[in-house]
Amino acid sequence: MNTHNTPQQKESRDSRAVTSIDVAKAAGVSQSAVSRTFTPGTAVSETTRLKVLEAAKKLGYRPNAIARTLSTSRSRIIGVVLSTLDNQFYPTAIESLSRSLQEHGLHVMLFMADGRDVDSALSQLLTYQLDGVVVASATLSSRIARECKALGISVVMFNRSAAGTQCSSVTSNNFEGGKLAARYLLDTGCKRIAYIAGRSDSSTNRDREAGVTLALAERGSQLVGREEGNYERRAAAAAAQTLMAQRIRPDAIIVASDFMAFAVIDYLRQKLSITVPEEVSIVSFDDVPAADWESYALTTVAQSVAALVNSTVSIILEQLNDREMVARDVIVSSQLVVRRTTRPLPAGSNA
Amino acid sequence: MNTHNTPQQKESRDSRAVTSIDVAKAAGVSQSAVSRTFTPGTAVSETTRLKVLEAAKKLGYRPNAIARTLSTSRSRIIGVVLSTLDNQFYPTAIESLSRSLQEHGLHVMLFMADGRDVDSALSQLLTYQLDGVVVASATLSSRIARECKALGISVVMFNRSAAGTQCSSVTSNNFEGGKLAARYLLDTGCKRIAYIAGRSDSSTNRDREAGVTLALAERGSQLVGREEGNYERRAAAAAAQTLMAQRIRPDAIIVASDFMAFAVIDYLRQKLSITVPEEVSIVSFDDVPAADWESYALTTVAQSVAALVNSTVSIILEQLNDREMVARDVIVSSQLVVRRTTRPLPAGSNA
DNA sequence: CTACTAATTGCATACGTATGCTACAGTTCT
DNA sequence: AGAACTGTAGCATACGTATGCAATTAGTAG
Repeated sequence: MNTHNTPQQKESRDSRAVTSIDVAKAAGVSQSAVSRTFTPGTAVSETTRLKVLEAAKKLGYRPNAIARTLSTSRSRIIGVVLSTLDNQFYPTAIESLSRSLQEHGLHVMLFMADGRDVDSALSQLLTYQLDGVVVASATLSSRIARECKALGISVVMFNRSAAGTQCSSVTSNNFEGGKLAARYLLDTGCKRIAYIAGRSDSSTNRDREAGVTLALAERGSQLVGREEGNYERRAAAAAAQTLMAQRIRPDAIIVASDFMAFAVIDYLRQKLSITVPEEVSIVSFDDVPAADWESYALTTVAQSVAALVNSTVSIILEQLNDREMVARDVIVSSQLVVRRTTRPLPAGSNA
Repeated sequence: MNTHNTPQQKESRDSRAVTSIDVAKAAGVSQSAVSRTFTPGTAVSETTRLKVLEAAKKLGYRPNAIARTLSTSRSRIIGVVLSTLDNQFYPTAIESLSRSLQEHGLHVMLFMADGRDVDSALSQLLTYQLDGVVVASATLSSRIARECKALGISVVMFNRSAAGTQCSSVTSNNFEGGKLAARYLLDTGCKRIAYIAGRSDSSTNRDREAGVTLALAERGSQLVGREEGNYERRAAAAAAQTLMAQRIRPDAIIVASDFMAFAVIDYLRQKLSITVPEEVSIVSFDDVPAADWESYALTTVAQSVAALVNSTVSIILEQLNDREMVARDVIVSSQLVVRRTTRPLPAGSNA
């Protein structure tokens, strides 16, 4: 430690950081005055404020966020727990979330929770005095929720439901989204619809699948096939292969994420020379940027990243002001974006 | 502040965090002993250590990283400055970087530096007592470098050169990469090669372009066209349009990033019905995951994310142990990955 | 069993900021 | 003019941990 500093060090090349005390000295006021100048909503006279600001500028002072955290117990740091950034949905969301939080003076700290070091990741997470945690990873959700709750850290489940936890959650209306997808395929004349699932332990997948199933049932139909895609490219391609080898060959596949849909389309077109949408229609979920790339032009149930992020930030800000705020579940509406992996609606149809 | 806490609060529902003092009390040792138990490389007897660990476990104690930072002046936080995550190269890198740092007990804090709030972002960045900054954003590089340097924060420029700054940098050998791309096109019989550039203020683009130009010159050739793609999809498509409308129509285009190449290919194939690679060959840079997707199967000059990240982490760790370490520039070798946006080499060729 | 060395431990303080409380100066009102 | 306020400033302390130093204990050798 710096106990018993040699006085010389003060003047050495190693420019010690400027502290509020230095500024106070330079401005001829107390350290409290400096602190108050940089703390919105506190009482300082205009005179003092100006003296302080001038001295601060001259010395190049910047408040020390860490010290502030120790004193206030608010770090202004939000932990974001992720498992992978493969699926572009997540980078897009992170970018937006980070930007939005930044505007409120909050910052994102990343925790990758995929590998086997989950325990250490979690324990490291709890070490920083986070003001909130956004969980966007499949694994660990419930455990993180529990431990954070115990420490009074507010948790928002992002793009997954918070069933069984005491946490807030922000999701799209995946159930309705599933219905939209299925109905649109039926409307365009598809008769044999199959489903490629994401991880079956993900609430998002469950809801999407449930919506699909229900909409089909409503029209007296049902899935002609279902395979696990696990939100992975390889598994999705394998699922497509299996489905197309079935006795009853699907004429449409609903895929639980765009990311998997790209793999499915690649597989159908390049390996099986099957045309999309003529022979097989594809609808998926998310509407990631690449869904709009001309090579895919994916018909997909869009999640509004902006809406999801806005809700997430709102919850975080509220929790920041009211630690005891009750958990909230926000459901953002989904919307079908029709592109070119589905056949056109029959003329005169207005479903 | 918590000065003059009411004693009751101690027992209230609001479970105060467990501190090293609580643990010390429970274990019947001093707070120092607790601290030392959790600080590797300090002297504690096995007896004490066990007593402390037991008490800590019982109370659910976790060291407070913030307090530790205040005391040691090391936050174990690495700032990462980004402008956008559109180009998948960056999410891939961030994921890998974050994982790798995490294994060393370091954590990534994100700073988006694209918008107009650049000043506030930078000033917020300097507020946390970062142990290092990784700059992966085009804008601001030099300014960040300067200010961090002044505060003694070590900076690594990621995927960009550090010319003119006193910072370390980690880049691929873009110059050689450019040569590889150009030579391969020449070897496969392309005669009219054009270039779509990234932001012209990016060192990466400059080096790639320089390599291309030089390799062409070496074979007595030169670019038949050059347009700005600005690392953006739209601009890249526009560039492709312009190039293909030229009097001398290119039979190959080198694109400064995969991300732009996807847009170029989409444009050529879907809008102009030009076949790739038959009519126009495409080579780009990065080898992002999507380059391997069958719809594109991009021939590209790969950047080894693993190597870039390893070097970055090494530098950071070194700086952590030796604040005065001299800046270092690491250049990772590039490698051409041949897929299907280029024509085959002529039989018998072994270039 | 004593003298001396090595290994631990605890004390006290520092890290930089925020804030409750008291003191004081300046206003306004009767 | 005196009283009752209002608004600021400064003092002192707390946040939770790390560590230099002195004191104590254990360990070794003679």
